[in-house]
Amino acid sequence: MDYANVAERREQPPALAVSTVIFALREDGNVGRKTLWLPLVRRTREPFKGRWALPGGPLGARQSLQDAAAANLLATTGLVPQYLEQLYAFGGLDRSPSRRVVSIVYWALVRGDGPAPGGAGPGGALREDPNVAWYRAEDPAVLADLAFDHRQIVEYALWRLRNKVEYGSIAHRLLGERFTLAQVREVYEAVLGRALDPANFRRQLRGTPDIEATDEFLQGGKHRPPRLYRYTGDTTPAATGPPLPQHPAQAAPPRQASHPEHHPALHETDTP
Amino acid sequence: MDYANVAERREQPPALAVSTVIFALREDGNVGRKTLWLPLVRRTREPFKGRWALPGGPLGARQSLQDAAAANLLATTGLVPQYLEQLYAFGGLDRSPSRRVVSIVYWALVRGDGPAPGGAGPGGALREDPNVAWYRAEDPAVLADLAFDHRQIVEYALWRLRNKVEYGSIAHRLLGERFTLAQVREVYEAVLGRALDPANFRRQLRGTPDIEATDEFLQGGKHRPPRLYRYTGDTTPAATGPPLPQHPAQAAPPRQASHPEHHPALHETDTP
DNA sequence: GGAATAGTGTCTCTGAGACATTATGAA
DNA sequence: TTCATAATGTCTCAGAGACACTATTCC
Repeated sequence: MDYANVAERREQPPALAVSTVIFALREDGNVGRKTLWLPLVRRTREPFKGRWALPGGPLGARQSLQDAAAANLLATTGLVPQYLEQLYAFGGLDRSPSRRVVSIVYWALVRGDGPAPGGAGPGGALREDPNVAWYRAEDPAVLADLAFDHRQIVEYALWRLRNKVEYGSIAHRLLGERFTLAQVREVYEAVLGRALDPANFRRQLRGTPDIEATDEFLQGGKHRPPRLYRYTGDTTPAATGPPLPQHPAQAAPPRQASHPEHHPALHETDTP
Repeated sequence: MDYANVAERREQPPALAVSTVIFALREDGNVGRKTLWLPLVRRTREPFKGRWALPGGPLGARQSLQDAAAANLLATTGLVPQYLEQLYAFGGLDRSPSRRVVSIVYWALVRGDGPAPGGAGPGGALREDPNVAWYRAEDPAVLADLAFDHRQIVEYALWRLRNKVEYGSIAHRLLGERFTLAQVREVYEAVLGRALDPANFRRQLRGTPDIEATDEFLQGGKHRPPRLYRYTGDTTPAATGPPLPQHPAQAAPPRQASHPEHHPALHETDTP
């Protein structure tokens, strides 16, 4: 045994936190198309004071993991998630320069094509917190300046979103109650980053039973008014347990494996 | 604010644990085919004393999450994982009747068509722990008797495995260095639970560049000796950490607005 | 009518599954 | 020779993509 580092043996256990990557769809002033945006929170303390970070906080003693994620989503944006799913548990030793923190991260989709270009952002007219701001989720400059390992976290969340939208009915959670097929296609194009054939896309969507045609049409356009559709499937805002539905997406790339050497003391299975 | 429950405010924070669902492939005496097995640990204390549970334990202060998973895998089976991936973080309030525990669960694949029918199991010749035993992973009776919420955890792990094997090259991690195509097919059939057409399966496998034919043949069979193949892809024993994103994406979609309600207390972003 | 988008029809290509056929070694 | 499995070939069908074509509205 190694008793060299006595201080190490006295360390407090890793802290537990819950953070959330929140995506909304929003008109991009520069590009003129819709892009993915996310709210960030400016840190007011060290470490990374002044930098932008994902909203998050400690896990309340009487809070489920998902409740904690929804809670800091509400606190940050004033919004309720249309979709909420656990992303990953990040537990690296050096995530924070101070105390070790294990973060269980969720990702969420919210509606809201809100106002406030430089300010509150989607749905944020009510809020005037200078320490909260919305940014383009795929802006490299934004990602590069994030605190902690939040850049990796956001990039992984984007990857998950893309793989989820590929086969799932996720798009309507970024849209309103009624939508045109072209709007759904725009969501897919925004997330996947490529143009889709309108005719084939329409055929696919009409094949899914959860998208139902209404007898309304979107007026006010310059040309022929498109029919409005609505989503008739499950609209529970959050996915509770582990996600059992649908198909797989992609395999996870490897990173490294560290294997201990001998099997020292026997397993102590005193915890679930 | 509600200061009613003073005891609640004194509660210690949730404990953090890491558990692992370990799968191996093994000949089933009754059925004559290979099936999935997993090692369980008998609890020696309350709660659930005497019941079987997943191997696990607290997270060491100087241990990454995957190290902790690999460590209790080694302690339980004496084996090193051929594959290791984070499964999910379980944090329900009532998982344990005593203190609240948040478990970060990994799932693993190990090789070993080991000995010891009722005993140590795959690769377990070295160990003689009466509190460790291997069981059929899909045996309802086994699942029904597990401690805590481990039944749900194993079922979710099985679901992940099935979805992973569908398109990934996972099978070779349950096999040895060289294998026949029929063996790979057996793995798929065991995991997916259905028979596969040998001809079509062969065609698909030969299409993947990571499976390479050797000039050896498996001798000793009763009939025509099948050719041996080997895996030439990535063999890092563990795939941990989130997958790294690949492509960028763009945005451009619909129009809609939803307005939020109120915004309670402000976020406290003091943790990653 | 012209422009632009909504919406339909049709062709091809590809991959999966069903299944017939040939090859080869052991008993 | 017979048997069982290895290995290959062929047919069909369904879904995805490419793309031509019609429909409807505003200007």
